[in-house]
Amino acid sequence: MRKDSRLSRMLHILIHMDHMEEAATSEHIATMLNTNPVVVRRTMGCLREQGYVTSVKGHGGGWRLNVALKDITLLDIHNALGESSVFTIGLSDEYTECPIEKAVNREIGDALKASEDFLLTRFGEVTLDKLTLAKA
Amino acid sequence: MRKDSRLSRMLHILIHMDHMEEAATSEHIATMLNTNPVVVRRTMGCLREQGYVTSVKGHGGGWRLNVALKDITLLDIHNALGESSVFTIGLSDEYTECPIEKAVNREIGDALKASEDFLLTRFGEVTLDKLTLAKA
DNA sequence: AACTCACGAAACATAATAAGTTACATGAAT
DNA sequence: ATTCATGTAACTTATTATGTTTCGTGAGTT
Ligand code: FES
Ligand code: FES
Repeated sequence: MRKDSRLSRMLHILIHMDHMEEAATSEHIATMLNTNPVVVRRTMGCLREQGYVTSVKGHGGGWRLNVALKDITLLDIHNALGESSVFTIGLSDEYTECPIEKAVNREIGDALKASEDFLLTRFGEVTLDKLTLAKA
Repeated sequence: MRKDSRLSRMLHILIHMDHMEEAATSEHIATMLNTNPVVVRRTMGCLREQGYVTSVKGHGGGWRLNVALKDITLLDIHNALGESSVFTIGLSDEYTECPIEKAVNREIGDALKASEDFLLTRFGEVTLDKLTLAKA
């Protein structure tokens, strides 16, 4: 399946924007990400809804970071991007009456839930400013 | 994205087969899973390659469990099904030269790796016979 | 030997979703 | 008025598990 690279892309852009004075246009951002301005607006729109960025139309317009990097975590951005599941693994018929199938699905479901909690907890522990200090 | 329910399906079938005397035909299994015999052959074929099941052609043929449930873990089956990534989350351009993008991708990649290890470790701790005892 | 059953495998169709693209409307600065 | 840049809708593409059709092959049955 195609991977969802929105989190990676948005983090990259947000940190980049922190270094900038002027607003970044969707066109500019799209070039950095090797993609299309519309894709940028669509994805950045999710972040705007949570107040992490603001957008301005017209001359000199574009996108601006609206919060300090130290005040946002990877989890914040992940959540802003929506509800989609983190796993490619799913369960078979959730409305089955078969007790074996139920037991299997419960075991897998519990494991996925625990693993997702683990991941999101970690995401929640990392603020974006930490990434600017990371060694290459 | 569509979820990969092969693990869930195969566990269900393997446990079911453990209760059976005769071989289970792909047709029979397909009915249980609300799917197609060809899908069953395709997926069960992965398990046969690892020796977990055997298949026999012709009259009275079909699939048989080849190991004890207590000797297989969820991880064994997961691994038998192939290499595909467990996450819907991916990274942006992995060959980027931008240090910020690298740092972002390293952070996300490390977190995904840790979460996957967590999940697979758990999968490895559960043998299939434990699922037959589970309470509904 | 002929028949039937069931797997093996190739080829093609479908569904779902992130991403990509095109087109047009709207608002802001010059 | 013109240009710039976002907002949005609609459509296309890419990808991958799943679904489907078809034919081949081997193993019992009669
Ligand atoms: S931070 Fe601007 S291109 Fe990576
Ligand atoms: S239908 Fe046979 S075990 Fe669920």
